[in-house]
Amino acid sequence: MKLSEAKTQFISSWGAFGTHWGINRTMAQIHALLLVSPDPLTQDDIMEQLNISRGNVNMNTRDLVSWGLVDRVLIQGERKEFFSAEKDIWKVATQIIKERKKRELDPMLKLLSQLEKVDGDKKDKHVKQFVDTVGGIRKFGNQADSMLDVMIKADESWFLGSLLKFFK
Amino acid sequence: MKLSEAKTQFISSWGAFGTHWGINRTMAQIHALLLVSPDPLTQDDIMEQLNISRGNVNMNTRDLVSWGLVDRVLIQGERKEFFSAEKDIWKVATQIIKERKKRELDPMLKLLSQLEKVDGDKKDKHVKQFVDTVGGIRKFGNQADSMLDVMIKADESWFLGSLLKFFK
DNA sequence: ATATATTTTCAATAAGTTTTGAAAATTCAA
DNA sequence: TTGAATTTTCAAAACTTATTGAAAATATAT
Repeated sequence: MKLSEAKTQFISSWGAFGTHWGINRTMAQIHALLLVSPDPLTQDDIMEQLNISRGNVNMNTRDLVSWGLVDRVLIQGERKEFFSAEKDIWKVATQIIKERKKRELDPMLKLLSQLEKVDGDKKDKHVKQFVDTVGGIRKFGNQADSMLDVMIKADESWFLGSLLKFFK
Repeated sequence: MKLSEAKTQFISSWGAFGTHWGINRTMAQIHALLLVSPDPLTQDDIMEQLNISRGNVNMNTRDLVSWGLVDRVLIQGERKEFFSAEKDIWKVATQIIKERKKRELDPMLKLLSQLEKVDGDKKDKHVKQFVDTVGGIRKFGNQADSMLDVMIKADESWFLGSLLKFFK
């Protein structure tokens, strides 16, 4: 398979993959393009390679920067801005985990602890089922939360090394 | 907070939460409703409690069943079908992991190994960056894959118990 | 200061997804 | 069988989200 073909396939599947993970197709495609580009690219490069409008590139690169996955870089002697993706996949993964934990998991856990305090007689099966379910989800969520914290702080070789030993 | 209010909030936030995870709002809401219902519910119960159409309930319960999160149950003496959700959150989580692994991660890893075999001179920086990136993602993905396999096979108390000890 | 290059914004539009509801199919009791 | 209850299907409508493109804002060189 030729490089250009492989690149196109990678970008398109990464885009489709992203949509299952709450990331929009274009944002994931731009990310994929930058991941396989050895040098930083400009808005125009991205527009051209992915056939999308300037506004679209602008909004999605902005989001990628806010997720901490892409950096704006200045190249000396050039007027235009360039974009470059973090290439270390471990860093990419921990960065995504960190952001999603902050944006989604933490607020959900906070809400669940509120809901657990519902009034009513625990002998009522409706109340009991509600409290049990919400409590169960919260406990599970808290454990996942602690585990993710360790992962975020850890360094790849330590984390995966230990984990693999552990699971052997 | 009254039970009815807490229930409404739980259902609505679980729905919103679901949309970040590639699950549609209504499917997540029906799941939430069934999770906090002590007894199985019919299509009509769900329609009424969530104010949604019969067709919508039908499609989404079908999906929940295909994800292995909800069972159709027959109640003796009743003509209608009833639906009931698995209440053990650990089982819910491993079931979701199992399905998503099968539907998303496994095909992606298969594709990545294909793409790594791209033709061309590794001294070309474009080829090199492509192979390095794709290879890095594949290796990371494979490790995640093994870890998830262990998790799916494990039992909750063993898994979380050992993990907590490990991370202490 | 002025002109030019570049980036950003955002209303309009397009594309994609979910929901409805009524008709068709199925199930089951009598 | 027949017919009432129930479930399923799916085309059309409603809703949601993503994209465009041109105008406005900003930055830079001369």
